[in-house]
Amino acid sequence: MSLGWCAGLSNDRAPRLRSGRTVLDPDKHTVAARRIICRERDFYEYVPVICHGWAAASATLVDGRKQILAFLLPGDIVSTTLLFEPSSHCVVEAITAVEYRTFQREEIKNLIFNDPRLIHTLSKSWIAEKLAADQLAIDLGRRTAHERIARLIENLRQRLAARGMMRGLTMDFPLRQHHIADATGLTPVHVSKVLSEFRRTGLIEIGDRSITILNPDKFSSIGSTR
Amino acid sequence: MSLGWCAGLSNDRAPRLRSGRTVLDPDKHTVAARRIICRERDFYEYVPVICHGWAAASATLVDGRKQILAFLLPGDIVSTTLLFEPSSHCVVEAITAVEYRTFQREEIKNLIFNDPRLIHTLSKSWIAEKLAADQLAIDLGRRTAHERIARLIENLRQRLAARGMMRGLTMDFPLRQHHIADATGLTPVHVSKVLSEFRRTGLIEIGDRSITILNPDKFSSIGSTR
DNA sequence: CGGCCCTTTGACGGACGTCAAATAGCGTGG
DNA sequence: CCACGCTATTTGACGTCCGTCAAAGGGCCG
Repeated sequence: MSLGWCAGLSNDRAPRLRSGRTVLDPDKHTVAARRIICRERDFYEYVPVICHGWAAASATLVDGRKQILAFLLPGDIVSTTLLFEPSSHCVVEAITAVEYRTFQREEIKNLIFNDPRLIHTLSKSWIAEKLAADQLAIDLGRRTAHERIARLIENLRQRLAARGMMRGLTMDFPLRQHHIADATGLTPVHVSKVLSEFRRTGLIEIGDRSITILNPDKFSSIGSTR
Repeated sequence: MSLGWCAGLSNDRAPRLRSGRTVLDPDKHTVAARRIICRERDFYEYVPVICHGWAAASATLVDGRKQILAFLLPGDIVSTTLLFEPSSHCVVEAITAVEYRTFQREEIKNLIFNDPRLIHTLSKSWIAEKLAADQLAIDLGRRTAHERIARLIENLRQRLAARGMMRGLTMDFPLRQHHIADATGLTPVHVSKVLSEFRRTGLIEIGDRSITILNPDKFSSIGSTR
């Protein structure tokens, strides 16, 4: 969930939670790629918000099957359930090196209780998260591998664009193919085959941790059966 | 989403929204099976809550592919986004005849603004809905047809049990196989095959709009890879 | 009786998974 | 500088789960 109600982004996108004149000044943390930012069953008194880097929220079955529920970009709350509960209910793992800040949950709660207008902004983020969850279900339940992968990339493109993080048609893309597989409910092998086809047909170009969308119209039309 | 914060259920489970002494007394409506309760792009000034019967919230792609996002039982809010927005963002359709009551959104808003403790109960329902959405994504992304169908039935069993709507191991089950298919991302034909197998192996018995779970342990173990 | 919807069953096909081998990149340490 | 071990990616052969198509039967209701 994007922290739309965090104005005052600085260079590193460090969020400030604002209500009138009150501003929370959170702690800053840094973790390396592949490190866990929060665990399923641990309890946290704070709410982490990504400032820099990419992360993934996922759930894993006992037999190892894994589903990524969301990719987290700068400005995103690591787990919105942490706003109201000490448990995140899912694992959040850094994909790149990640910088994040932590807000004390009690302070956030007080802010909301004292300024009911914040409920409105909160509900907006909430609705956005619900829509994303519904879209994920539709993708996983009813779309083909080609559609799922194209939509994932297109979706990330839009979110990066909204953050001013596109360079023309090229975007940073730190995801490994196994990340794409875990997000789309596919296997890494099949992801490789589909991406190869996208390249062969001139839709995208894959560079070193980056993707360029060569034919935006054709590419977005793959996933736009809605 | 279940309306945990609606105390005062009467015989027909008609909800009353309570905050201190304030009680909203909503309008009552009835629709026949297969009728639309709310549409994707229409605007509503009220929030419908199911009192009686089953409904389904779904999204449909332009080419007809359909995904059911949730089944709604008595006590459930038809669409929680309607609490804060005039749009439900998905279609809600009656499965059986459905009785529901409507609360004016403005009145609910006032209640919440005037009693910030309601935020807490609201956040609980919100977290429950988020967990359900995550589970759906895991099911659709990473589980087999057998697991998905078994989990769907088991999930409904638990929700009915929480409402005191089980008769021993037997439950009302008004869903058609195409409903199960749309909820699990499968085809009706395949659903039929899996259900036949469940019956052949003595796991369940299917009667006239009802299901009996003959072997609860074995049955729940099918879906309990978590 | 006839039409409609639902379910069942079988044959067949296709999308995606599994397995395996080869290659490349990359950091580490000698 | 090279050897190495690890991870990621690619590609092909093959297998399987689930979809598609089709036909038949049953229940319900006009």
